[in-house]
Parts: sequence; C-alpha cells; structure tokens
Amino acid sequence: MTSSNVPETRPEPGNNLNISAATGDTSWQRQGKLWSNLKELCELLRIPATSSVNDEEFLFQHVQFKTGQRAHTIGQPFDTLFIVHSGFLKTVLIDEFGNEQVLSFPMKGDLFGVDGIHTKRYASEAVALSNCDLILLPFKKFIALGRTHSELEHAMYSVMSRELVREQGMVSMLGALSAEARVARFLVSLSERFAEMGYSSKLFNLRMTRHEIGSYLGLTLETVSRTLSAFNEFGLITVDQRSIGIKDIDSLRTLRRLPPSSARSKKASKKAREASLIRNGNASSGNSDLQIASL
Amino acid sequence: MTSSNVPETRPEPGNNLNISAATGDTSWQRQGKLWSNLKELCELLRIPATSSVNDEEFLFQHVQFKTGQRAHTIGQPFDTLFIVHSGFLKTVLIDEFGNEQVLSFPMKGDLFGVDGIHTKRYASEAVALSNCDLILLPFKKFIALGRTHSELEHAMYSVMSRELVREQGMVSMLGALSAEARVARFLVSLSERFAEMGYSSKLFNLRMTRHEIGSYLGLTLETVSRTLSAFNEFGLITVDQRSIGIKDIDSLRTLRRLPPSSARSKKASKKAREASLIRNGNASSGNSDLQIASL
DNA sequence: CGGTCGATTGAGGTAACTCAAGTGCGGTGG
DNA sequence: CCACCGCACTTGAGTTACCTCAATCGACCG
Repeated sequence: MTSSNVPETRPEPGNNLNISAATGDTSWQRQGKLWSNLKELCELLRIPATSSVNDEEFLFQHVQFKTGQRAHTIGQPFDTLFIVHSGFLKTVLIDEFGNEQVLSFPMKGDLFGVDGIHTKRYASEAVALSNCDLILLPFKKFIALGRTHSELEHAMYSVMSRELVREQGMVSMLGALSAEARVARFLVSLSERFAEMGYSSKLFNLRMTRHEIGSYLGLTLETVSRTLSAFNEFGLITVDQRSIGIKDIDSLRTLRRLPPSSARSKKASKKAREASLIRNGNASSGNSDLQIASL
Repeated sequence: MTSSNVPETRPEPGNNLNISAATGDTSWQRQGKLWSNLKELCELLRIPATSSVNDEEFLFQHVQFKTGQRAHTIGQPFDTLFIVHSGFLKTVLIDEFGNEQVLSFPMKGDLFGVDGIHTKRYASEAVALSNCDLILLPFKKFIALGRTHSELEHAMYSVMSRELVREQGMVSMLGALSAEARVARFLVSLSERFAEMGYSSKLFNLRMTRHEIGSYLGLTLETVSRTLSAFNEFGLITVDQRSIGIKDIDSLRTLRRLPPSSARSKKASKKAREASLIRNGNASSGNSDLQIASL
C-alpha cells in the first residue's frame, strides 16, 4: 500500500471527502459503473430478490475511493449506508492517543455505516485498503423504499442481525481463544470470504498489514507474524509477505494451540511437527492427537 | 441464587418453556401485570413516543421467568424479541465443551433476541439471573406495526444500531484494555445503568458471579476477584461479596492500570496507595500522576 | 541508491492464567 | 438448633502466553 499521494493520517473533521453531498465533484471517481438498480443491490447483499424489485425505478449511486481514503470518519453526520461493490476496507475506532482499533474488514457484499444510525453520527471510521467501488444507500431513501418493498426492510433487519452475530463471535473469540486460534480462524474466515467472492480460497493476498490484523484480533503485530511463521513451519499454510497459501484448512478450523516452542526444533522434520499439532480430534483430516477447538 | 427448584443446567432443545406458544400454561407466571401498550413500550426503550402510539389498540404480553430459567436457548426457532421490564439476565454462547461465554447482561429497558432474526434461530441463550418480568414482542407483529407506525420502525433500527455500537465497544475493550481497566469500566457502566433505572449508582448488588463477570470481560474469576480487592485497597470501591460501593467513579472511569503489586504494601498507608494510582491526568478529581485511559 | 515502511526474529519481562488451599455464607437435614 | 455441605469467593505461589524492546532484512519508491 502506498501512502505517498493519499493521506494515511486521519484528516480533520470536515477535511475529508464529503461523499454524501454527491455534487459534481468527481475527483474521487474513477472507472466503473456509476449506478446500480435494486436488483443488483439485493444480489450483492445475498438477499432473495423478489419480482417486485425488478423495476428500474430506483437507482443507487456508486462512488470510488482510492487506497487510504475514507468513506466516513468518526463523528461525521450520518446519512448514508455503504455497500462494498469491489475493493477492501477497514473500519476502525480511534482512542484518545490516536491508536486504531480495527473492528472489521468490509469487502464485496458487505454493508457498513450502520453504527451511525443510533446517534446520527458515524461511530467509526471506514478506510479503503485498496481502490474501492462503493454503492451509496441514503438512509432516508432506504427507509422510504422499505415501505413499498417489505422484503427489503426485512433484509435490512437480517443484515444488521447478521452483523450483530458476527460481532458476538468476535467478542467470544477475543474473550476465550489463544492467539494461535484467533489467527487460524481469521485465515479460515478470509479463505471462505474469498471463495464466496469467486476468488481462490487456497491462495490469496492479505489486504491488511500485520499491525491491522493484530489490532483486529487483539494481538500485537509480532505475535501475528510469529504465529503465521509457526503455521508455515507446521505446514498449515505458506507465507510470503502478504501472500497466503492455505494448506490444511481443517486443522486451521479446529486448531486450539500449537505445541510449546520448546517442544519444537528448527531441525525437526516437518512430518514430526505436523504430528504434534494440537487441534480437534474428530476433524476429518489427519493428525490424531490434536486438542479440540475451545470455541 | 438458589438452583434447587429451577434447572441450572441447559435443558434439551424443546425441553425449555415454549413461551412463544402463549398458551394457557401459566406455570411460569407470577405476580405483575400481564400486558403493556405501545406507549409503555416506547418509554421503556427510551424512544420518543409520538401521539400516534397513544392508542390502546396494540397490547404486548408479559411473561415472568424465575431465576435460572431461560427466555430462549441456542438453536430454538426465532419468532419473538424480548424487552426487559424488570429483573436481570445474561445472554451466553455455549462452546463445544459446554463452557459459557457471557455476551451481555440485559436489564430494564434492554432488548434482546435480535440475534435470531438472521438465521431464524436464536444464536445465544438468555438466562434469568433473578426473577424477571419480560415483554414479548412477536417479530411478525412488530414488522406489521412498523408499517403503520414509522417511528417504531426507525426506533428498531436505532436500537439495533445502539447494540452494534455497544458490541464494538466490547470488542475494542477486549482487544486493548488491561484487566483492571476492563473491571473498572464494567463497574462504571453498571453504576450508570443502575442510575438510569432509578437505583443508587453508589451502592448496588452485583447480580452475577465473578465467573460470569470474568467470562463477560475475557478474564478468569480469580483475576476479577483480585482486581476488585485491589480497587478496594485503593479506596476506589468497597466490596463485600455481591455488594459494591462506588467511592471514586472518576478514577474508575479513566483508570488504565494499577501500580505493580511489588510497589504496594499491606502496611503502606491507604493515602500513599491512592497517590500512586495510574489513571487519566485530566480527570476532574484527585490524583495527579495517573495514566490516561487507553480507550 | 538511500529512505521509508512492513515483516521477521530474538531476548527478556510481566500481566494474567492455572492450580491449590482456605474462608464464609446459605441451605438442609439430623 | 447446630452440624454439615455445597458454592461463591478470596488469596497465594508458580507458570506461561503474550507483550515490549530491539536489531535486521527485504520490498517498494522517488
């Protein structure tokens, strides 16, 4: 990620792009389509689209963000939700020292901005990790639409509920799992996410830094790096900078913890190390003496 | 909390009370009113009630749960939301070993059950920590109501958004804060919650065990106990079993960490210990050399 | 080709965990 | 009424998983 020509540091409130104004300012626009209809929206959100959404009556504007740009910042007045059409982002909370706490990594089909509904101001910041194409969903317009398309209204509840369940899973993970289990599950969920988007689930590039992963998982970047290296040693994955190859997704899925490093050796055979993996015993593949995933 | 005549262990699916059937079975009902109108609902949820909700057209059934009983269990088909009218509960996730992960402690005015919307099954379990009076909010009925009372629909989005922000705060706390800061903030939020409910914010009884607090905060029960004892020693609170007295809420609010125990002494004066508290420097009261809260 | 940033790896420290013993309270039954 | 028992809680001692600090290396970029 280059940060030379885009601001990586948080801009002052009001200094960021006022995307909701939707004026003639096209400085943040690039290639790509500029409007989507309701049907495309439903498909993107994986909502069963009934016939009633087949009209072209309602169109939703797209907007492009470059790497490092922000879709919204903390405290900015809320009026629109965002749906990721393409690209990768992170949402973060900022504490009083300017430290970032990563909350999520929205990607294709994800909705964000929901945290602004309650207080009428966004509670978090959404930063593009790559060039992004987002669909704007003005909240007022959406509410009105819900009155005529009830399945849309229900879909909104469903998506928000899904997000709530996801965060419950995060809380539960942060509260109960080891560093290794957190990183393993992170990789699994990324793999599944990429598969859904039509990419390879076996080989992909991380769009975020070790620091951002660590923040998301409640770990330091060093712990993330060490854990990835350990997974590599155990043959669970291959790592080369941002490039991750998934070698044993079942073990990653059920892993609780790796054997202590004192029990490992740089010179020990890969086979021997694999045999000492601690994960779920009733998983489908290999390795009989693995501990059960604790969540 | 007695567990002699109510099941403390998780019942088999279907074995629990089928509250949504709303049959003539009143075995779980006790004293208290049985119905609320829309206006009372809005007041409870702290939603601005417009004149249109003043009709007595729609009534919502109450249901009583005794300590240890469950309002819903994991996997149970979802059809109703719950609003706490009185009493205290916990919502938990259960892992494959039967370990509980506490997600929240719903109390008066709180809505729960929302996690069931997406998959049509509850994703968590809601257990009464005291005798409770809950209001049933059948989801279908609520959806229909939203069509005629738009402010109710908006309120639903708002409440769900609020819950999402709350969970973001939990994630952020679990990811970044020390054990002491977590316990301190837990006490502060409890104190504020009790104040909202009209109880004393300075002296209250915990409705949950140390184990449950620890699970909620991602700590062991021993750490919770030790931290409370330390707060007591520093004069921030008084502790006597479940009874908590808040002595210095400003310090609790901004506390980051306590001085290492090696710097403390059982024989040292309380004044000296207070002076070495680490918290936010620009707080309103006392203690100048405290570290700033990191979140 | 130096400068910056991200990633890796090592060494050492420590916050929080685990294990264990002991206390106090409330309920129950002799 | 009191002895007993179970459970929540407290407290201590020892362990460890993860953090902190620091050095190094490579990739990217002007």
